[in-house]
Amino acid sequence: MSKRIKVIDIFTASVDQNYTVMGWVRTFRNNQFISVNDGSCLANLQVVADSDKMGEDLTKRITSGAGISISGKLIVSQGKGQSVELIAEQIEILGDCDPETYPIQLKNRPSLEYLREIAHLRFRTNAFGAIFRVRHALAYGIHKFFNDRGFFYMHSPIITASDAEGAGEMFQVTTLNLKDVPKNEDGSVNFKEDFFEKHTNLTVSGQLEAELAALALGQVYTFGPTFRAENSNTTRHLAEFWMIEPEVAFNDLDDNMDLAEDMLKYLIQYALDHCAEDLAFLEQRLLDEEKNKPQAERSEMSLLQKLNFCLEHPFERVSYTEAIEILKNSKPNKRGQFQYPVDKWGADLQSEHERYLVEKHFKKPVILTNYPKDIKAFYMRMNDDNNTVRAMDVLFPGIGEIIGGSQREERMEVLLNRMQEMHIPADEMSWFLDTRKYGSVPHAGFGLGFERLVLFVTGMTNIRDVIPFPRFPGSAEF
RNA sequence: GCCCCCUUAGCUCAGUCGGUUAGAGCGACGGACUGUUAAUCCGCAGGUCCCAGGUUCAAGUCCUGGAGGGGGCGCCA
Repeated sequence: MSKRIKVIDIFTASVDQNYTVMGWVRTFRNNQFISVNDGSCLANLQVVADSDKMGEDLTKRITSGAGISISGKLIVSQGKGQSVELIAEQIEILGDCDPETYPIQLKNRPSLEYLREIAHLRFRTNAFGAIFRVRHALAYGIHKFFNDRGFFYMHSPIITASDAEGAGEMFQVTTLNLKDVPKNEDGSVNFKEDFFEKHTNLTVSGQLEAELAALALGQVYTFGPTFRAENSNTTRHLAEFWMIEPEVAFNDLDDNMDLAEDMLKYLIQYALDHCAEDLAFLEQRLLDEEKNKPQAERSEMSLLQKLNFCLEHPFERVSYTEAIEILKNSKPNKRGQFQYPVDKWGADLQSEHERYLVEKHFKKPVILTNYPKDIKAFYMRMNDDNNTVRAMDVLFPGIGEIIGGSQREERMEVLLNRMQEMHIPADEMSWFLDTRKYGSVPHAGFGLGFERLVLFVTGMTNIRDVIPFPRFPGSAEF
């Protein structure tokens, strides 16, 4: 048997040579043509088989989804539609696939909703193959972007005793027997008996740990799983997701915005450069899906147009105060079309307001800055007006907030004041506050929701479709 | 957590005002077919109408409750 070659490589391999290809059958046409996919790329390899030579028994086992190995000679294709094809000399069924029960036939049209319920098999479809190859490219691109800029990849802890970050509800981590929980005399749980001898949770953010590293190594980023026990039921929330959190010493808010914009543009370009075939497929998928929608609900731009548009235009940088003025004077606000009317400075922006700014007013990504201190986290740097903080939210069309970040409050006294105001227990945070005690310097960072980026780049609309095994309230299948 | 919608064949969906034996396309299965491209053509089978109650002479259709799914909002990345 000749050496095995992947489908992606065979398209550029020398013809008139013998190769072995292993993959899964997509279709079998005319008792002669087997489309084989091995996941290395979107395209299938056309295998030309002689059913007389194969015999009836083998022919019957070539069904959609079957695992198969083919050895033969690669030739310039005798038909249209592909450059090369493999003339089968030897075919072996590696794994049979019962067509009566196999739920994915290429000619079928299973919905995304249905595929979500068979998440273990949806990898076999063109769409999810494309999505997860793009997801990989983006993950790799993130490491490359930061590595090329001299950042250090920092692993922040997944289990943490800190629950003072205020970033959301946390999942508890415990080895205590829940049927017989050890109690203190006052009836509270005795965590001294627990594995870590204290109350621990899954992390909701690696930021505070990243700050410690940045204030020594200069430029760091984390990229790891993040857990929020919020009861969020939306197309943009997961209970378990991946987050990228760069943190840079000596950066101010403007540097932070530059880094965020550079990074997003780099990653979009990286996907365009390395996933052209998959993105073209996803673009077509989106067009097909939107054919059934009324004109008004269709996207103004195709997927590739949208991605290129983001690359070509600078993100709009607007302060919260300016945004409120725009919203106050906007048509939908004056006509009472907002569910939450915009009337006074200080209120948090609702997603309908963010969508208006991004999708209607500016029609491009927007970075909102300098929010009122009362609606932002304790660690954000106070401006001289004593009223706003150096926060930034990057808003993308269709996604909403893709990045949230800020310049950090490096002044110990101001930080302590803010913690007191917001009831953050400073005594539990001494490890964090020590950075402000010993050689504190200005610094800034942000968090990028990885799945929200994948959503945007793939043109998908539900975040559960861009992570292999989605976890959300009421569901931790597979 | 709140609001709205959906659940009929393996998949995607029709099913009129509550009225006879439940409909289509695709898939699967049987057959034909050696240059097909989601192949095509012929044939055939396939139903707990999500579940449990209720109203009615009669329920896929109406009512109540439950389960599962989807979308919107809130929280956020």
